[in-house]
Amino acid sequence: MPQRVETVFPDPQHDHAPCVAETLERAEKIFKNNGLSLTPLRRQVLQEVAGSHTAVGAYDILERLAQKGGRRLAPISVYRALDSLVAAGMVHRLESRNAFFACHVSHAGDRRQIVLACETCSAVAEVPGGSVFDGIGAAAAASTFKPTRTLVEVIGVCGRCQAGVPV
Amino acid sequence: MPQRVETVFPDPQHDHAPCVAETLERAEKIFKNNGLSLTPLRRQVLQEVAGSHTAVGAYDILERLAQKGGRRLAPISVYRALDSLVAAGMVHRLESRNAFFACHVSHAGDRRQIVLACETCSAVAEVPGGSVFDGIGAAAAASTFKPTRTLVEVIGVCGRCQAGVPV
DNA sequence: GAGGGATTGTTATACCATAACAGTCAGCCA
DNA sequence: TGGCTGACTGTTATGGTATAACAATCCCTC
Repeated sequence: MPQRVETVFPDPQHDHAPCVAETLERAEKIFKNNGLSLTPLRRQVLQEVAGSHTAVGAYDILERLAQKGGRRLAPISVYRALDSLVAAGMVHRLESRNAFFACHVSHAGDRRQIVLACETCSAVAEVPGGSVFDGIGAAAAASTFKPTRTLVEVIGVCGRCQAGVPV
Repeated sequence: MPQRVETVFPDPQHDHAPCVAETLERAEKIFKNNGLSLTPLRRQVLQEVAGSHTAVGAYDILERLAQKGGRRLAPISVYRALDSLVAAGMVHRLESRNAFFACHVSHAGDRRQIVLACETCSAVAEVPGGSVFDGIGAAAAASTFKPTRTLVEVIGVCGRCQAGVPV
């Protein structure tokens, strides 16, 4: 059964607060389970990243936090927070754009997700890619190559933007 | 029939000169066919990129050309040359590393290649990924997503490095 | 109460990429 | 032939992304 399209690229008008709240909660647990903690800094960074369904640059986050918090962080502080969030699986990196996006779906550590990035509205979504990753694994194995990380990113236009919905 | 492993990740000891020569020849033709020309600058940049089976950064190329040629180019000159080479399909970009590698196999414009990048010896190889890309296309279509560019990069360890061959 | 790991701060630097404008050259063709 | 056009490179300046190195703090534990 295919996932509903609405859940893959959510309506820009939807109430996003619950998404963020749920994500923060999930993060809290994951950090705790790993013997780490979702510190105020990490929480703030995650809030900024999770604040939209788009990928944001590290310096964007820096800027937004400066707007809100008054104090201006050093870039490396943001990067360190991002590192921890990426390690926790709460944030992924969109390699083709040097940007970060929040993982809103709990795929329970399964990193075999296809990333879809809309070049019109900048929204990012993930869809399960088990069989695709199997195929990639087989191709790698045929070349005696042992994968440690596999990256599948699709740049294109989401359904909403194809339909001409104003951004 | 699987491609021979030797052609995917060539022996570091192999005679690389013919690889480069062949690549330059191919570039010459492609540029000509497109009404463009493989200028001295582009040729030099391509030589540097094709000089190994690894991915190199734009500023590495800059540095190497400065060592050889005496004169130091502006970064943008290198990027412009790279842009033209990427457009011609002679060079690909390794997004996960912000680096460039030469395309040593003539896959005749078929961009559906899986990129394998060894994190130990830095070698990069491409293997055909038709069915994998089909799967990705299907997954995208199921989410009403229209791809314009699809990226499959696998970071890992090549057979030679697994076997403990000294780099 | 000493040691160690996690966390953040501070400062400096390295690395990656492009904007904007000028100038040269070759080919085309009115 | 003279002017137009497109391809190509130069020059200068700037913007964007990421990390090294070292110090300080806090908390937990043994």
